[in-house]
Order: sequence, then C-alpha cells, then structure tokens
Amino acid sequence: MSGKNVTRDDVAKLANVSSSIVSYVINNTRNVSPEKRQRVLDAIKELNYTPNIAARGLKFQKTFHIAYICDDVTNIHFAEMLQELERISYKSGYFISLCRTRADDAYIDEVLSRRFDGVIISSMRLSVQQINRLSVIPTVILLNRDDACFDPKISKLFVNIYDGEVSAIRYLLDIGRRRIAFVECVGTTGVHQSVVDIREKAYLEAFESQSELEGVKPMSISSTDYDGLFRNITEVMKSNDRPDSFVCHDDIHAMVVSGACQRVGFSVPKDVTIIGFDGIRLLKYQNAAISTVEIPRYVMAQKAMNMLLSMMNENKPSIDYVDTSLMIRN
Amino acid sequence: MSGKNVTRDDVAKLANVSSSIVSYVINNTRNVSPEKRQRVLDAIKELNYTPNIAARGLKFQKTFHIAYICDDVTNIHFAEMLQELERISYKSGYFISLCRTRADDAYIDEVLSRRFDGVIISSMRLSVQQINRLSVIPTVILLNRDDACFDPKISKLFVNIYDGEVSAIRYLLDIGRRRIAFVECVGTTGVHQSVVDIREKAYLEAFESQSELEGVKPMSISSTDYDGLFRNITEVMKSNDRPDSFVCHDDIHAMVVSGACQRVGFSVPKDVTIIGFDGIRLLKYQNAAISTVEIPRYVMAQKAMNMLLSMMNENKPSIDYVDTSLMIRN
DNA sequence: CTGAAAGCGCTTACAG
DNA sequence: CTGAAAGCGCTTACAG
Repeated sequence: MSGKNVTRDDVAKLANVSSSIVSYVINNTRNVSPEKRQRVLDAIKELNYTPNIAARGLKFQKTFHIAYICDDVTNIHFAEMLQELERISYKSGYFISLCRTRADDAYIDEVLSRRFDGVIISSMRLSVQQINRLSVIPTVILLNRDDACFDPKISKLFVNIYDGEVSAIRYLLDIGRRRIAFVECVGTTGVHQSVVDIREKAYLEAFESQSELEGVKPMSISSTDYDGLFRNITEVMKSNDRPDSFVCHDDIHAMVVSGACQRVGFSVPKDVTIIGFDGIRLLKYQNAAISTVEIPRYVMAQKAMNMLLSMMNENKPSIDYVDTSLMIRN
Repeated sequence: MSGKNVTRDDVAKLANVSSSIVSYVINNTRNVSPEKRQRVLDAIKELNYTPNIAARGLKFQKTFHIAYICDDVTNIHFAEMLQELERISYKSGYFISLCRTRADDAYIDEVLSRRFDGVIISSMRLSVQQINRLSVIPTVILLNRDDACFDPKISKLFVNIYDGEVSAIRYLLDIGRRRIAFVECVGTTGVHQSVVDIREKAYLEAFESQSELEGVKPMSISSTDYDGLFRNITEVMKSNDRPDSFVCHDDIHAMVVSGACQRVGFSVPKDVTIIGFDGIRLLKYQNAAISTVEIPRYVMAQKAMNMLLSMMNENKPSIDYVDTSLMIRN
C-alpha cells in the first residue's frame, strides 16, 4: 500500500470510526475506548499510514523544519556543523535543510516562503539587510561579523576568533618564529563588503603590540581559489623573504599550505610552522603536524539549537559566546 | 512587517480585491485588470508577503522539498554530492534536507511523514525493507549495493566501482607493485549485512586473475575508526611484510594512510603508492601524490535529479550507470 | 466517550 | 474580468 496518499480519512473509514478519533489516537490527546483505539492502530498498520506533517503544520503554524544557510558545505568545518545540527535538531523533532547562500533578494523570498521554524546562518555573503529580512523567523547567526546593525530579534552566537588568532600568533613568536604570514580566505570576491576579517584584524594588532621584536613585520597572502593558493605558497617559499610560519583562515587552507610547502622541499613543522583554524578531525592524520585553533562545534550546535528553541517558544533572542582553544601539534 | 504570518487574505484586504485575485496575480494564471494587479503587487511589497509554500503544497500534494539520505556528510565526497544536489534541485524549485541515516523503522516513518517529493539515498546502513518502504515516494539509490530485491519502483544509479577498482589494481601491477593492500571502509559495524563491498570483491578477483605473478597475494586492513586505521597502517609499515601500495575505500582513507606511511618514514609515492576513491578536490593539494578513482559526482547529481523528476512527472523509474576514471598522480 | 464543524493558507473549477 | 466556495490533510473547541 502506498503510504503516501493515505490520509487520516482512509484510516477512519477502515477502522469504522470518525476521523477525529484517528487524530486523538495518534496524538494521544483524549481518552478513546480501547476497542476503537485498537481498530485505529490496526488500520494505520494495514494502510501503512503516516500523518502528513505539512498538513499538521498548517494548523500549528509550524513546519518542523529548520534551515542551515552556509556558504560552502564542502568545507569540512561546515559539514561537521551541519551534521551535528541535524543530530540535535532531529532529537527535538526538526528536520534540517541545507541552504547554500545565494546573495540575491529572491533567494531570501524563497527561504521565507518555506516557513522554516528557524534558521541558522554561517554566511559571509549575505548582506545585513538580507539577514534582517530573515529575522521575521527565529534566526541565529553563527559566524562572526562585525556588522553593528543586525536586527535585535536575531540571536547571535559569537566565536571568540580574535583571541584565538592572537594566541596563535603569540605561540609562534614564543617559539621564535618571526616571519609569520597570514593566509586570507580564498575567493573573498563573494564575501559581503560589510564583513570584516576578524582574523586579519587580530593578526595585525598582535603584530603592532610586538613591534619591538626585531624582524617582525606582517605579510598577507590572498588567492582566488585553492589552486591559486597552492601556487602562491610554492612561489613565496622559493623567494628570499620566505615566511617561517603561517596562520591560516581555516584548516583546509592550512592543509593546502602544508602540501605546498612540502612540495618545494620544506619540512613541516621543522622549517615551517602552520596553524589552521576550526579543528577538523582530518587534520590530525596529515603527515605533517599542523596546529589549529579549535572551535567547539558541538557546543556551538547545541547552543544554537537551544537559542532557536527559546526563540520559538518564548520569543526570546539572546547573545552568547564560545571560546576557542589553541591545539598544538609537533 | 513580519513576512511570516502575513497571509494572502491580508494582501487582498489591503489591496481591496478578492483573495483569489491575489493568487491569480502571484501565479500569473489569469488575466487581471492592470489596476488591480498593481494594487496587489503594491500590497505584497508593503506587507513583505511571501506565499506559504506548505499551504500551496497541501493543495498540490507537493512539498517542493526533497531529501538526501546519507551516512556521513563530513566525508567530503558526500558533502560535495549534497552541495551539487542542492544547486541542481534549487534550479528546479526544490529545497533539500539532509537526513543522516538512522537504521530504525521509526526514522523511515519520520521521513515518510514529511512527504518529501523525492528522496536520494547514499546509504549502506539502511536495510532493503527500509529502502523499499521509502519507495512509495520517488526514490533514487546512488550507492552500489548488491541487494537483488529492491522494489522496481526505485530508480538506481550505478557507479561502475568494480571496473574502477580493477583498473587501480592493474595500474599498480603494471608499475611493478606486488604487495598491494586493500584498505576497507572504517567502522563497518553500522553497515547493513546485505551490503557487499564491491571494491573488495573487485580487489580479490583482480588478484585471482594475476595469480601467476610471483609474490602477489591479497591482504586486507580493516579498522573501526580513523584513529585505528592510522595506528594499523603505522604498524603494518613497520612489519616485515609491509605493503608497497594501498588501494583505499575512499580518498579520506587514502589521506589517512598517506599520513601514517609518511609519519613512519616512507615516501609517497616513491616507497608506497596510494590510490583513493572518489576524486575529492582536496586530494591534489596533499604534500604527497595520491592517485584516485574518480567518481563523476556532477554528472551523477544531474542524473539523479533527472531520474527523480521523471518519476515525479511521469512515474517512470529508471536505471542508469556512470563510469569511473583512474586519475594518476606522480 | 464521541462526532460534526471550523479553520490553518493556499488553488482553481464554477458561475457570473 | 471577477468572486464565492470547495477542498488539500490535519487539529481541536464545541456540543452532545
């Protein structure tokens, strides 16, 4: 039997009860005589009936579906976040849709049309206006953005990226590194202009405070894609003022940098120290020891879901913070 | 204005037209006098109205939502597949939910309850019965499984994994490798018993046909997780009959194997040749050259969506095949 | 303990 | 060119 187009009325007919009884049995929301209840349960089984959540949602003004908007789920950090969000939201009765950022207003309309019960955003590509338009539904922003003018209805979960980046630089200076290069996020052309790179800000300010140290001066490496990054690293490593260390936008960047350095004959971490960001699991299986600034993804996913739930239930937006931790590998 | 709880009736009231007119304007499905049309459009804008897709779906018996069921989206191969499916399905008007496999019947009920318009499955954990239950909605299976008894309503997109694996072994034998180890999928405890490892089958049969070659005998390496794999590889590489090459379940496994081999002092690919499976982009930035058997993900995503569409529209299930290609890196 | 009916937000056949 | 009404599959207040 098709479980798809079977409706509550079909069940009622087969069980020979009124159709409201079926609801009451399914939702256990009223006492129903044992015989009728059993007839209903049997009919459900026989017809392979499952209640239509969309129809129920129309009544409840809920879809039991949330959205995760992110720029690139092929970046393991976001894939791990998505998978953890899926796990946690499912426990609360929600399915989760992957929405890849599209920076046009029509896309925001599309997302709003789906009447998600909540949306969690990890995007550097959406404008403040676009995010604010979403805020008519419970919204949590995960990525750090320096935009001041988010709607107060939006919940924010800040990652203390600044301190994480500073601790990475400090560590490099401590172990005697002086030529510390900053590896910017690849392909920043799609990034919204209002987004400030907090890592870069931290990098530059950490340098300023260390200006008395000899030979310390900032250098940034930017690229349009990973191929370009790989090429740029191999080139800069062949040049005269090659870096002795890198702080990278994230772990994927760090892996590419590590690969490139080794291809031109440098040993990691002996010749070059590399520090990534995020703490993806894959990093520790690399041939070379790559350190990283870990983001507590599981804590974040749980917090984000809690924030969403308290917005849905009590309409209470909130702000929270999580700290990073420097993970050294030698 | 909240775009969330604004309904078509609110628009109608503001525009001073009947509520059906609003539908006709939005869907462009009947001639409406220019003045009224304009009043409606103005009201939509002013109220920030977006139509409720769920309500529309109730009428159409559609949710405009599909599901992607996979075992582990933190594996880049599946993340890339998901992202490509998202891109393609969005163009056809569908959102996509990430559903991580849960191998119990209650989960199948949950998925059926959402009335997805279609479901695409990359899972080795679901039983045949569970997948067959899903087949009341248009279903496409992507992963190769040897189960004979799938419901004929299900569409199947086969990857020619067997030939891909054989070509990898042949290549290794051609370049003189004799101690070729097979690296099984990590953590196979969750894998459904009916799933046969086609890679392993191909591996063993390729060996049989080469049994006249001296010193060639199969060896398999299995592990419960990546930590275990890393450990097992370092151990086997220290042993007396260490392999001179590896064919790995996928590229992530290959990266771990590569890392482990190098950590104990072997050079890749000079001392050890490693071949992965899938062809994820990240692989080429590794310090060591790792070959792979490429799966045409973009072609697959497009085919899967087309199969889904023709099931939705014409109720026509189909079977299709894609080939892999051996990608050598030196 | 039970059932008929209204309503969630849409679409569209029907009647004008 | 227009509008009132039925219906998609649910839930639940209301009346018995």
